[in-house]
Amino acid sequence: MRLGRPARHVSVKDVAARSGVSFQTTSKVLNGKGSVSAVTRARILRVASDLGYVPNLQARSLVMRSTRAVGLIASDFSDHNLSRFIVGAEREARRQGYAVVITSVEEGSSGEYALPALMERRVDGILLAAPQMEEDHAAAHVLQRTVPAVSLHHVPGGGVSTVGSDHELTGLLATRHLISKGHRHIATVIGTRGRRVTQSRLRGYRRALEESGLPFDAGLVDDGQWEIEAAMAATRRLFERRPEMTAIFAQNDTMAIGVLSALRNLGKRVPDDCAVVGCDDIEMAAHTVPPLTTVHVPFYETGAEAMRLLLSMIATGSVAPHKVLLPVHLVARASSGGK
Amino acid sequence: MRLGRPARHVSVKDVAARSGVSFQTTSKVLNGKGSVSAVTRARILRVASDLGYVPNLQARSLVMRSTRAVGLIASDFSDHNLSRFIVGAEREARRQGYAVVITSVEEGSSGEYALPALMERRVDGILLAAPQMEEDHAAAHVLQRTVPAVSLHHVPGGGVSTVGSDHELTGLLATRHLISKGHRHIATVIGTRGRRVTQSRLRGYRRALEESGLPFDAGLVDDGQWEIEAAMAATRRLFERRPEMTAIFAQNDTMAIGVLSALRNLGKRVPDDCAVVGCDDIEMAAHTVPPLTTVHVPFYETGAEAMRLLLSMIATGSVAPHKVLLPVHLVARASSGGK
DNA sequence: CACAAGTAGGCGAACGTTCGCTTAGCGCCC
DNA sequence: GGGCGCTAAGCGAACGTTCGCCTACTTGTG
Repeated sequence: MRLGRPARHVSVKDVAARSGVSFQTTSKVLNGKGSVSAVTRARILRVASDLGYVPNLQARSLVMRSTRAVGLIASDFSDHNLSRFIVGAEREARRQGYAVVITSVEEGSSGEYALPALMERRVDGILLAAPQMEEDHAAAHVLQRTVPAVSLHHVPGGGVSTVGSDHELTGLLATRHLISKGHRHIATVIGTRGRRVTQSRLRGYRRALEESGLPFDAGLVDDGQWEIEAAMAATRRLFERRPEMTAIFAQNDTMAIGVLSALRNLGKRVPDDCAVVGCDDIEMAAHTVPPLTTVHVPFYETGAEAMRLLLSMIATGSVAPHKVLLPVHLVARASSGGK
Repeated sequence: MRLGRPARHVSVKDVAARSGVSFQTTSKVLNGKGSVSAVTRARILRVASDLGYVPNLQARSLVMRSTRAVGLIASDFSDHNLSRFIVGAEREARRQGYAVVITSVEEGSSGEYALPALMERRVDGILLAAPQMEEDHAAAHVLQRTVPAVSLHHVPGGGVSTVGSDHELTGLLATRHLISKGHRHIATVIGTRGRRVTQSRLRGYRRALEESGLPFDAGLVDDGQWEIEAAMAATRRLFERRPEMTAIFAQNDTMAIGVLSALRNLGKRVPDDCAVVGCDDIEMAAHTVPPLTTVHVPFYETGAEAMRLLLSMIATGSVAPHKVLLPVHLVARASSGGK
């Protein structure tokens, strides 16, 4: 049981005192800079390890003006896709010797607290993965003029680099696949209306229809809110409205699972009575009944790439905004009749 | 396009210069300490906001000897359970004004790099959520004598507080439930053998059998390695070995999904031919076919509670190790014949 | 009117680093 | 043998804070 102020750590001065040199010389040795004779160097290193010296990055970054830490603002770490993104990003940061400070922004709030909290800590850059901030002009404004930033989602006013995948292509590939299977009445269960991803994937869906001369029918579009339950309800409504429908493209796999569930309840066989295609390719997709055809979205790689871009911006001091799109591809499984 | 050293931020000195006072006075105002006249106070605050002053926590923590940051070592952020834990922990930390620095320790490696990296940043405490470090004596040794730490898993040598749920009870509840449904030949698909969770849940399973005077049969135990595919294989082996089996308890929901999948392939009906019970209560559990009976494990609350404990240890400077167990409960669904 | 008691603000030091300049000592060469 | 150049090490300053102590001015009081 220990009380009061935290114990002092061993500092360069402690090491220096024990080695009989000035603390600056110790610093030189520890950083491999300057010229120090082999014997004192050895002695200092010896003492440092004996004393269990651990450098204080706080102090170092104070003079260096760089913390070698980046901030990560995410909406929900337990979201499957986002968490893959985070794993990729963290790993890349660690590889390059950067620490990652996380903050989540709750669903309702606009993340006003998140940014200042990271700025106080003087992170060298910020990674954004909170789609609900898509329209957050205040945050965008701050970002544009303070630290390098890379975002997974759109940032109003531009000026911030973006790494993601081609959502329109995603919708296009999914819908094309269904058309190639002979379907003519293809419905789509979409995510939250306000989101850009939703609109992009919907655009891809429409483009695929156009390509094949199929008409767009608003009655074949329904809201799934990215959630299982809502997607189930959407499926039921779609069937009431358009009984002739033979395929459904869900804008993500979670909703696709809801669609499968609803179809089962309605007594429809998949893919014979109604084919289903999802989006994202979560791990579970290979193990639904039947296994889900989906479009693979490389979240892990996106995270890694975003972090790579961010760190390179930090390193070069460049602020010229990039826009990187990673490739997506269809993974055909049984829910659409396979390959 | 900006090159070279990062731009200097506004400091108290800048604010002071513009307000015509010493920087120490500025500091007093900004912290609400000392006595400063109302008019100068107002002036200083005005200037601070005009200049967009953001305090530098690095410098502050240097003198305060506390970073108000905690480290989080996790094995895999994309693991569903772990990510719930993290969400709970991060939220609680944020509520109390602490930042969270994450590091993941890769499957193979022993996390030797993770600890020093956090120590260099002088985190005030460490949260551990990397079950693969259960037997990491080196790390444990370091932890015991440096910073306050709370762990989700066992730490060799004790001395580190632990927050988790009662895994033995989990196994007990699941198995009891199946017994109460009249099952007599109950198999179990277990996680990685070396892990304590695995052994605890297995112990619960055995205790439930004992309670009811049922024999323990090693042939009814098989390895699922926490994974879908492996659990599928385990299920097939179990049926070859013990065709009389009528129920399976999987040590987590992911494996339970594999079990369901395998049963379907074998042409078995659930729960009529074989009942299934899982563990953890992931979101998907309510939407499998049929919906999965499982034991709810409160990962979110565990994370929040662990962080709460850690922060209180930091605040009081206490280091006396606690051991907190959070309650679990059965959630009966169709895969075991419901309530 | 002198003196105690407050109030407003200044000042030096410290936290643990890095960086650049200075200095002492030494061998070498012309 | 005096100047050159090199190596080893020291020293002061700075980074942006907080903290405790000191000082000068303003009041109030007997």
